[in-house]
Amino acid sequence: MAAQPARDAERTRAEILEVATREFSDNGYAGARVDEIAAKTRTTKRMLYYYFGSKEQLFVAVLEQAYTTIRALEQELDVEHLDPVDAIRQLAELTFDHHESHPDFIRLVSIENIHRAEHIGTSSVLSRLANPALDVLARILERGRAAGRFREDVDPLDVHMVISAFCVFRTANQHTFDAIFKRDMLDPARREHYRTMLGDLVLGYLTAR
Amino acid sequence: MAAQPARDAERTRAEILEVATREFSDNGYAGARVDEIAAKTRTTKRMLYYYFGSKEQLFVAVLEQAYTTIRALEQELDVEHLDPVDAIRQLAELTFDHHESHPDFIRLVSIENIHRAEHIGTSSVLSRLANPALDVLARILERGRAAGRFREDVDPLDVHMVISAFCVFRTANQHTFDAIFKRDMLDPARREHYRTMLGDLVLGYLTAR
DNA sequence: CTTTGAACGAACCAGCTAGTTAATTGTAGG
DNA sequence: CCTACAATTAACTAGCTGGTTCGTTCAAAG
Repeated sequence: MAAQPARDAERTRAEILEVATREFSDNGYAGARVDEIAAKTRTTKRMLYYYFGSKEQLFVAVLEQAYTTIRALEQELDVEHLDPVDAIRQLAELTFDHHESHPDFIRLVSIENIHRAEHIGTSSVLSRLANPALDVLARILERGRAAGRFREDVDPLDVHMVISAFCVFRTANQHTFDAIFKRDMLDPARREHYRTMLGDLVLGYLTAR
Repeated sequence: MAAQPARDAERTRAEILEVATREFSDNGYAGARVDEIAAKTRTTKRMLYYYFGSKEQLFVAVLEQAYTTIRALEQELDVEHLDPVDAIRQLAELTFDHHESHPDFIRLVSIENIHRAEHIGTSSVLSRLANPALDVLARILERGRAAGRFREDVDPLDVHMVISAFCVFRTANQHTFDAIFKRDMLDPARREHYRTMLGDLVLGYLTAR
């Protein structure tokens, strides 16, 4: 088979982005080293500046890609035909699984929050990615309310927030939680417990008297 | 009154720690600058090394102080005489208020998690600070179970985790959440809503059929 | 007083780090 | 072919950064 072409802009760009994602996620924004990112690539530091302009713009690109990936996956959910209660549980578990399998993303979000979202604040890409899962959620809640199963006064974004809070905390704070309470929230043996617990939690809230 | 003595080891130490807390919290571990910390102090960089030895040890000292402060406050709660349901709500709200008024602490915890808790992992101080609030919580749950008000199978640490997750997420992720969903979770106008919601959430879980 | 050790300050340094310069090579279109 | 331009490379730099050196000053004990 043909060797990969010596020059492939798309591949080079993608590779830089991939390595940068890992480096920023592992070391934080200030802790990540441009030289280190370049070294772990099959290309050079100059290419990084050629394609992305600066360390900061590279970081923005990393964030944009991470969010875009995750939002795309959220779209795949098809819960319209399910019972509202089952739908909520399924949505929660999808988010749960998703967060668990994308620790890099959670770390990037934490890093970006430490920087007060100053990078994505200026990103036009991100602001257009407004959440489709929110619409899905809103429709589920509407059906649940109509069926008299859910409380009347619930805001979809609040429900989304609870699901996120649970999933994000479990991965984002795993290390300090383990250090202090000697409990590894990501131990596979506890995975099902937490997954079920999240559904119980959200549904307990939605169906409370 | 007498001017402050020209030399006061305790005050110097405390001032360095205070400034360092702000700087680490604002910029992350790698982003914080030793020179900047020193400059914002009434002393010099040399003193910082004199008292703390290194940037890393200074960061550990900051974390230890932050955790110690917060744990001490948790101790003050006296809910033994309350109805279990009221006690849970009060505990949740105490945590809520606490997190809200200590954003620095949350940021430091996030930073430390990005570094995989490698700093507090070696701290003997922190491992001894095992959570007294957990005992309080365990006793409340026990009383609630005995009275037939709470489900039987609930682990105190799981309840603590839910409360933390909600409170931590609200402050730690406020910036990205606001950037993406255009909702400021720390808007004072929404404070009561979230405070009540947290109690509803936890009690909904504890009293679910 | 004098001694002693803790507390302090200024200048310094070696290595690092983001970003740049300018020259070189592959490749597609004519 | 060959030309024009995109893609790539290596070497360089100016400024920063954590950490250190070493000399000075204060205050309490004797």
